[in-house]
Amino acid sequence: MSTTKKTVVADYLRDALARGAYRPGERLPGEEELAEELDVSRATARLGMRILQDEGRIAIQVGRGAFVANHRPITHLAEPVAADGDSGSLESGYSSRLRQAGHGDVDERVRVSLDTMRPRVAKRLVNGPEQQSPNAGLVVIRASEHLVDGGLWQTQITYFPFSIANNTALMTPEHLAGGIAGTLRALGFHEEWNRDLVGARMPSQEEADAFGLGPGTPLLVQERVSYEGQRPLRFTETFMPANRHQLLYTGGDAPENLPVVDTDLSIFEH
Amino acid sequence: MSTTKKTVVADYLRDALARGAYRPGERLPGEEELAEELDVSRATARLGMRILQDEGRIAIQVGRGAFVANHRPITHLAEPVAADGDSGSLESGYSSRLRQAGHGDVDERVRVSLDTMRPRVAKRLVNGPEQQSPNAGLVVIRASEHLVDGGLWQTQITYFPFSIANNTALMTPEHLAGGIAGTLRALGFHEEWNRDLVGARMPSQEEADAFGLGPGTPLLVQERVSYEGQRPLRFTETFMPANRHQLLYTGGDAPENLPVVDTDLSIFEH
DNA sequence: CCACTCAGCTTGTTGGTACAAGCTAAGTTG
DNA sequence: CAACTTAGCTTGTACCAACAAGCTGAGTGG
Repeated sequence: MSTTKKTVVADYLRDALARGAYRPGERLPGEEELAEELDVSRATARLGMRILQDEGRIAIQVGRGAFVANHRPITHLAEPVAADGDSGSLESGYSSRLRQAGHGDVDERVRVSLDTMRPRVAKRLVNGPEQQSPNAGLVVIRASEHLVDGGLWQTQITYFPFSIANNTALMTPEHLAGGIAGTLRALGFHEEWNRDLVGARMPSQEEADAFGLGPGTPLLVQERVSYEGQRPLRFTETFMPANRHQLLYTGGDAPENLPVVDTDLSIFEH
Repeated sequence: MSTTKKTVVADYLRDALARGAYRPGERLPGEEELAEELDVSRATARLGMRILQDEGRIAIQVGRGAFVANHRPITHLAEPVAADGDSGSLESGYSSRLRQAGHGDVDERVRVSLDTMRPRVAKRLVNGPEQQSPNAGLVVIRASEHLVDGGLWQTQITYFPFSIANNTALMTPEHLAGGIAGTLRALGFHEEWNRDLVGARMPSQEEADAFGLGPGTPLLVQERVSYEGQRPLRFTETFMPANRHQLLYTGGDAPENLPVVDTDLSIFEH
């Protein structure tokens, strides 16, 4: 049997939330209050609340209390690189959708560095047998952090083979007009196709701190490698808190007069 | 400062893992042992281990101990519905890749039911203004559970408009030869294009129990709606433990002689 | 009236104790 | 030899107590 006291607490809260007893953003009863209400110790009430936190249903803040979690993920259009628009890997209409969702103050911080390929990068950027040029093992690393309302929103790290990015605008630590895709095109490279690997995992302590995440919020990870023919042009990894981001892929031949995407769709609906 | 004792424990373990002091699958020191080693109470050692568990780095089993987590996600080729193959939404080469990864004994359990649309299903299957046929609000629900080595591996729920699935093979609770895609084609429907929504969230208690997940393992969620022109044919939601699944999308015009996908790629590499 | 301090709330951390529950392997019994 | 029991390990639950740390708003002082 698993009807322990902490699960009683958890069920009590889950029920209350399902009934809509508290509105999104509203404060829930505290540990002490809950403990007295259900006749358990504070430690047990705490464990029960932790379950709800792990499920991502509530957000607990030190000194303030527990609040009903409010998941309103922004939907990213994950268009293929070959698309007409000047979209980066996730950029199309990005800030406009953010603003639409009630956010403002979108900022970007870019750092550029040069380093030797780590194995996992080489696995994605090196094509077949090792190329034997002197700089074959070098990559230009372009790390950008997107800040929204002053908080870290998503991070993106793009790796370019040295032979592609050396002495180009890709090495300037500033926002690129037209994005990475547009800059590559201007340099004469054609991103013809791409492969995206999408998964999720829990954030490390560092990542959780950087994004300001409590336990119970996974990280959505998108890896994109774009190619010209067989040649990899770049490898981009994007890290997004899963409670604020979801990806939209379109496959097959969509009709011309495609209805506007209902950005209200969310995997968090019940 | 956040160098609490429990984070000392967590850092100690994280370092040991990063150094490779323990091999994947190997047992770590227990709570008691760790507590004595680092001169903390068992409660504190426990909290420290919990952090590593939340990060998905270790898996703790009652009565046995803590073990180095072994994330070897299966990569699903998320092909568009229009692809030639007889793939379902995630099915192409599925069981062969599973077998390749050292698993066997793949099984499927199907349940079929008929119900009125809940709002979130209607949002995806109803196109524009409400259709006024008597059975407009009905959906055929086809829920399938994939079992691997006796354990629940992924679950899939597909919703068909009643007008499409009524009195067809789609209502039989058996494995469909050719998958859902093939069956729809045989019925004269053409899945021309699709939209996939991909996100992640923490599992509910029920889901965690069903999948056998401890805390620290998110759920990867894929929602796919396929269309013939403007008409939605089906809505499929797939739930996968994120430590065992990742999705691969290909965009743009890939060359003919596409090199075999390196199924070794994983977002969990460091 | 603005800025600051601080009391009093909240959650976080740490220690302790005791017992329950799950697992394994050694030993016992038929 | 096979099946069962059980001792001894592990993690899980539950309680208590005390103090730390973060937040808020009331009150004070300039």
